[in-house]
Amino acid sequence: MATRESVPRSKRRATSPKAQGRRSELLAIAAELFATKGYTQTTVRDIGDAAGILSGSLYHHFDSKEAMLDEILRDFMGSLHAAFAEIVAGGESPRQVLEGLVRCSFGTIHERPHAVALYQNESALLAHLPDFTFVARTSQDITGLWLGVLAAGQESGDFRADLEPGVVYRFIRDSVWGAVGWYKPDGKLAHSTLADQYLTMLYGGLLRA
Amino acid sequence: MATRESVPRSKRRATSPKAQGRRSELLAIAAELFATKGYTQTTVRDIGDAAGILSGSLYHHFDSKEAMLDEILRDFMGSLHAAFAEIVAGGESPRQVLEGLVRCSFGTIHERPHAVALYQNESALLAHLPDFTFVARTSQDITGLWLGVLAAGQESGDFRADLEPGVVYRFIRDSVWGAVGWYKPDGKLAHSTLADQYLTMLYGGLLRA
Amino acid sequence: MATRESVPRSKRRATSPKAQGRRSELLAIAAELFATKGYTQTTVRDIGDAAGILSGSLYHHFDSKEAMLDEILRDFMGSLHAAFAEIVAGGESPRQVLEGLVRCSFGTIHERPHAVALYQNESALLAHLPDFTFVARTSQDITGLWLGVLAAGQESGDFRADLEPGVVYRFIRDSVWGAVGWYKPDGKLAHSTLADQYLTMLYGGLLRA
Amino acid sequence: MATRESVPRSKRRATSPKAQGRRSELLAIAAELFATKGYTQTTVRDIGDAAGILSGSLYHHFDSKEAMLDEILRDFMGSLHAAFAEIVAGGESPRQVLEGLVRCSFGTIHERPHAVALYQNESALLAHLPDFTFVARTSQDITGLWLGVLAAGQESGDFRADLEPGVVYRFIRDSVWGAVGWYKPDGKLAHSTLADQYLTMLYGGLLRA
DNA sequence: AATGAATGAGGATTCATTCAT
DNA sequence: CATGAATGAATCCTCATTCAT
Repeated sequence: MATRESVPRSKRRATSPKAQGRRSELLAIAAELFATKGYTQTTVRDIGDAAGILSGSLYHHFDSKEAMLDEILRDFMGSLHAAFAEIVAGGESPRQVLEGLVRCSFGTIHERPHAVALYQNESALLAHLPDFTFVARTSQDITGLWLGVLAAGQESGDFRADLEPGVVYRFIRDSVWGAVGWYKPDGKLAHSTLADQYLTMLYGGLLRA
Repeated sequence: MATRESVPRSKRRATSPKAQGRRSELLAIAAELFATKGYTQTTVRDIGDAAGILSGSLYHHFDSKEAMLDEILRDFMGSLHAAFAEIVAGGESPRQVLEGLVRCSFGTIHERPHAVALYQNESALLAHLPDFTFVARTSQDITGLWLGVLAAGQESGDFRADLEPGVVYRFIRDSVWGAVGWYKPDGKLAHSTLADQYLTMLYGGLLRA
Repeated sequence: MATRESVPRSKRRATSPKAQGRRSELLAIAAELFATKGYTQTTVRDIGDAAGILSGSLYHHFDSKEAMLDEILRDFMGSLHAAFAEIVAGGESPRQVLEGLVRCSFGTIHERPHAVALYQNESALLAHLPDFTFVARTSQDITGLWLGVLAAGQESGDFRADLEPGVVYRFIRDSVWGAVGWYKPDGKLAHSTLADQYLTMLYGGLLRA
Repeated sequence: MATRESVPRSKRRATSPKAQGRRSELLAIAAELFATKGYTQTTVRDIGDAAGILSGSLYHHFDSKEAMLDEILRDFMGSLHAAFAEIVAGGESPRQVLEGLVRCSFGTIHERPHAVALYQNESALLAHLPDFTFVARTSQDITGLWLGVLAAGQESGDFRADLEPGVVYRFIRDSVWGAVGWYKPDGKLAHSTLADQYLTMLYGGLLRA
């Protein structure tokens, strides 16, 4: 069930002190392009151009274009799962934990919009690439965390019991992550304010009491 | 003397009586592939193979791969907007209209899952293709319809007034359309039942009263 | 040495009374397109469009696109050679015969500009197509006719003797046929007037006497 | 931070020191094939084969097959116009200038036969390609130079006045450039000797004085 | 005589990747 | 570390041609 299987040694390069910095820069550039234009629509030349080097030089840092995507997603899925797990482990009430998860999600959208968009938009691709099953696996782990909270909330009487947790989870997940498609990190609508509004709707519904 | 004026190539597709059937078949095949594998990941050969003809033969029916996507999306966006507009024009209460829009959305997911998925997943691509501005345009028209209903509901007192309609719309839209990613048309969860649950959450919220 | 070898029977269709008219129309259309856009750049669809039928229907009249070119050129080369031969056989003085040949050339440019242009412009193509050696052969026959006249003129003392007939022939041929590239059949410069000017230059030169 | 502005693709071809040599080689190969087989009949694979590389590798040097033609013709038209302009600017008598232009033309046929043939034979194609209007434009500039000399010669009394300069120019141009179709650079007929004969005919005419 | 769907071969172009320098 | 020339496979598309209707 674990998500952190280690990467085959041949795939990860020797991490010289400053080389890591360059790697991160390149991955950030790639992530932005992947998110903006789509992974397939982004050429290694696009990445090279944006980084100021020739496309062939990328292969000094990464084994392949796919390896870049792998690293981006592996890092993202790992931290996301870790962050969620920490919140769940906090031992607060289901209602407070759920609020924490939602706020954490919006925080992630704010801080790492490209990785989120990648995770959201490239599902068709990821499902076809054999090396990316870890994404689905971590996804399921995360789903497990959320379902646990929802079940606990129904048990404790906090959440209404006439809804299927699976449906509720997907409802929340899709609405929250969907915000990555339109949320502007530097707009006037702060991500915490957005979280407030979403939690209000989520908890109280749309109708006037 | 023969008629010599040359017909513009793009207009040549005279809708002959029976040819339409074949076109529709091919478009359905293409839509499924586009939705499943992604537009860029789908080759014209994939489409030809699935249709039992050679890839080159597709060009007897369509000008290009892009033209197929265009036709699929144009048709979809058109009917969707029309269906929504009809519901809005029904003159019912905001609450009833909103319910109608949500149920219509789930019905569309059920009946035309591939087109919905396309519309959902290929946003990065569509934003970069100059010939597909109509998608964004129709999208805005649809947004206008929903915002109108939400505003009317706030005015009438049906909907709570402490939420921004723009945020509410996106919340609903993303949660509802997101279902295309996991809803199984032939599963045990009927789309109308799904709509019920979503409306319950949407209207009443997650917390026990 | 003869030029009129008969066409293989399988290649020429049964000549029903009116079918010939249609054939001629189609060939005229094809010739114009071949001359204007170039043979390779002209698609059978272009021809079909211009004729008001589908490209496939052309194959009811001709075996292939190449067969159309063959028929156009064979007819043209044949009549041209015949016309030149008749002038040469007229028994007039070399100077009069040469004048006749030049006038006949301009008349041909006027009346059959497309075939002339084809003959002029598609030399690179014709040299590579094995079925079109007849063009080069007839061309040589025609060259023979002109060289004969030039030699006779030098012998008779009409033409200056310090020029190689081969060079003179090419000089005349290129300048005269080259006119097909800019002569306008319906312009104010009549082809006979043009012939006058060319003959003046040809015979008297550019310098003031 | 890397430089992120992307360089326009068409401008990427930085003229690196040694890369120019390879480009020129490839262009020379392409020009010969274009001239011999025709532009359309020449495939990029033909060019690649002749150059000893794969066809796809050509795109490392040039944007497209058309770009190769563009570069060949642009360079040719430019030098031709420059050479003619320099002769005209020399300030000699019209008769001497005209002789210079003719000799320069034969020199060009001798040294750059492929480019000349291209310019001569692909008129139908060039007229249809929107990016090649510069050929027609430079052509007109060149025509202007010749017409100026012819007019000056008529004014000075060197050239006979009963001929239209426009017709005279086309007569000379077509006869001279036409030689590219049969002149053999390594044959026994030197290009300067050929120029002699042409000038003799041009100035003195065919008839014995 | 003509249609329209389909073939099959080929053509230009793209692009991830390699490697000698 | 980076360059730049080259690879080789794949992609979209074109087009002459065929044939059942």
